[in-house]
Amino acid sequence: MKVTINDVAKHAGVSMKTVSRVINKEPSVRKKTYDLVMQAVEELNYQPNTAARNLAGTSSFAIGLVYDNPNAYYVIDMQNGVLSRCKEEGYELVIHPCCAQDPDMHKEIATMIQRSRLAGLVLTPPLSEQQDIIDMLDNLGVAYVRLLSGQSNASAPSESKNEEIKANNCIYVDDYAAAYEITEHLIKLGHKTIAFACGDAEHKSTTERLAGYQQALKDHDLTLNDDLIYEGTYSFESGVEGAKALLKNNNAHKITAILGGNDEIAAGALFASRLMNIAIPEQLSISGFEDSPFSRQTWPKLTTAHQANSVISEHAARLLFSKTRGSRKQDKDIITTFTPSVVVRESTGPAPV
Amino acid sequence: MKVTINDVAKHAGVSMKTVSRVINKEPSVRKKTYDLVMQAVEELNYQPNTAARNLAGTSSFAIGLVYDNPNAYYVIDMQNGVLSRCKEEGYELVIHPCCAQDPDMHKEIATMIQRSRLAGLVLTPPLSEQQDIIDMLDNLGVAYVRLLSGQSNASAPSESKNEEIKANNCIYVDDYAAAYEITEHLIKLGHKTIAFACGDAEHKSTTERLAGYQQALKDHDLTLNDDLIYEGTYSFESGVEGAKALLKNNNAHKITAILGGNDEIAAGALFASRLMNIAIPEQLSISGFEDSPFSRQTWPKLTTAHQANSVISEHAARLLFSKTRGSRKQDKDIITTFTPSVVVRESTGPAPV
DNA sequence: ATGCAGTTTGACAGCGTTGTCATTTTAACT
DNA sequence: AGTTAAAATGACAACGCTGTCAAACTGCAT
Repeated sequence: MKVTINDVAKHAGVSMKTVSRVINKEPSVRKKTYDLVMQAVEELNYQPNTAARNLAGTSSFAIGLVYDNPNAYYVIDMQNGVLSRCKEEGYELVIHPCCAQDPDMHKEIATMIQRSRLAGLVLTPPLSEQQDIIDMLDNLGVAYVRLLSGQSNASAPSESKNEEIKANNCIYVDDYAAAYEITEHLIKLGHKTIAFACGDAEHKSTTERLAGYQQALKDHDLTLNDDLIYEGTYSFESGVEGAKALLKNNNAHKITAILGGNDEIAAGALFASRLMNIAIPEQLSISGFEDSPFSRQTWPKLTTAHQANSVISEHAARLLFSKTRGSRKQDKDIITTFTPSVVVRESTGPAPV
Repeated sequence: MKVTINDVAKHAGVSMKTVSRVINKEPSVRKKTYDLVMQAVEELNYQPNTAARNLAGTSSFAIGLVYDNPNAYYVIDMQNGVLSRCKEEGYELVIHPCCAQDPDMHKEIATMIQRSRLAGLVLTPPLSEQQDIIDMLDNLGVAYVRLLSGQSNASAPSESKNEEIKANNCIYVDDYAAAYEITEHLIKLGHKTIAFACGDAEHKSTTERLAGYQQALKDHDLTLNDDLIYEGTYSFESGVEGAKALLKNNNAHKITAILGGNDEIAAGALFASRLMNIAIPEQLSISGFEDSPFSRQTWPKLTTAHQANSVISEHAARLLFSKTRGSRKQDKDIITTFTPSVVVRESTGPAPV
């Protein structure tokens, strides 16, 4: 029932160490020996014991995914992307949802890392932006990859000493460019008064998206107006509130389009519009951000910026693996900057005359 | 930097084994010794090494969660429920999304179990209903808990020999009762022609919900009509198609309410109604099932049956832990049957006259 | 053949815990 | 105090693998 590396070794007539070499794809094993061992592995249906490998080896065969995000779609996509890479590499994934607010956060993460001897960590926003966590990870000497809002050529966001390492452990999502693009889409539809319903102020993505929106307006000679900006959170409820606030006494501004910080906000705005008897997109255009499945399940379907979260997280995992253990093969196909692209659906249309 | 059990032992002036006893909360350790050790643990900030514990111990400190479900909200809730229990028990969670269709499914799961020496498994529908997987787990002798649609007093669904064990490793969600209740809600609103948009036919929940719906109609002397049943899948798209199919040439039936197999289906039906210019709930009532966040983000908000997935999965984990390792304390608070309760929102109203 | 560098293999000692079983201490009785 | 069973503790060998380093091969130039 239980097959050990020793059994395989005997069966193949080699030493345990050689079997170990084969299953770890280490170099300097003769092809003939390799095949011999593999055959024995097959015949005995040998499964390497993860615990033993973790214990004996330098680092473990598990990585962690840390997140603090209420958005189920986002989290699932992140998990699946990382998971698919883990499967490929024969690693396990330890998921760790947590609360960014918690002051003991970095302790909790440290504990997890030490207990499980994690080989590395993938950090998603907003935790990837927290300096205390980054510092802690550097101190521990654990490999990690951060998912960040911005562009890779921007200055490395960490203040730490070993900068050359720092710059290479980030995956960027260019929210700025995407927001610019989606704002431009609205402008081209003739909209002149475009509101923006922000997500959480602490998130870098919020400032990036806002900046992209503002730059687009500027570039098209439209006036910026703080009254058109609603500061909320990345939630449906916030979208409802935001739209209500923005559209109340709309005579003054004549807002004809609302750009939601994400799909949930946009859906909330859609909901609020319904309550106020505003026709979408005839009277008001609304666009989301992220292209979660959610954006296809509203009525009308949301125009949004497609962000391939599972692909992004898969690349984050690739990048992480390229830094850990043997990092045998150099993975040169890693994309480090992603720019969401506009997906036009039914929630945006020409500005009303 | 790295603190072992040996360090703690020396620091506390006891043997390694005693420290081991303390951190495992084993009985027969004097209070005084316990405190002494705990203090040393605190002072040195000792973190037990999971890999070593897994290797040395009988079973590992990790359980698995296996699912094949496209619904992000559902999965996240399941994860969080199980995770919260794991945290409490000091276990790790290995998540394993998979494809129920895959014929090698049970092999894949077996591999995972052997590699990670999992202490147990939580199975969600539809995998919890697959006999080949159950058999495999029985053969392996791994503890597992199944999440099932039905009632606990129903006959144990497995055909295996050791029945006494079998009956005790299931958590039931009484979809039948919930569907009955929600149908009755519609009937009381005066609806006489109520359609049902089913989820995947293979899922037990589908047949259970359908049966509850039918029984409610029967008990209220309404005629059953197969034309009022749309067989689809648990997806938004299916809801759209279902509503379209049901409402096409509705003169014949005069459907005034649609019961969706889950919230996504209901949201799809809502979407389709929009397209057909049908006012909800004035002309048509629609209800969902599950009470995912989704049901609060449609317009109008969905009447649905609240199913506390994270609570359910937490109890599943409890039940699993009561079967594994020391199962020190008997957890008598485990609920094994959950009945979703109706939540009335805005998508249902009095039948039109 | 012979030597030499490079490649491939193997012996063996841990990795940090827990299980087993022996030993000591305690408490509860005569 | 003396006996005995029960409770608390400890010594030590696994657990299944990998890192280290030494040994044995290989091919190639002499």
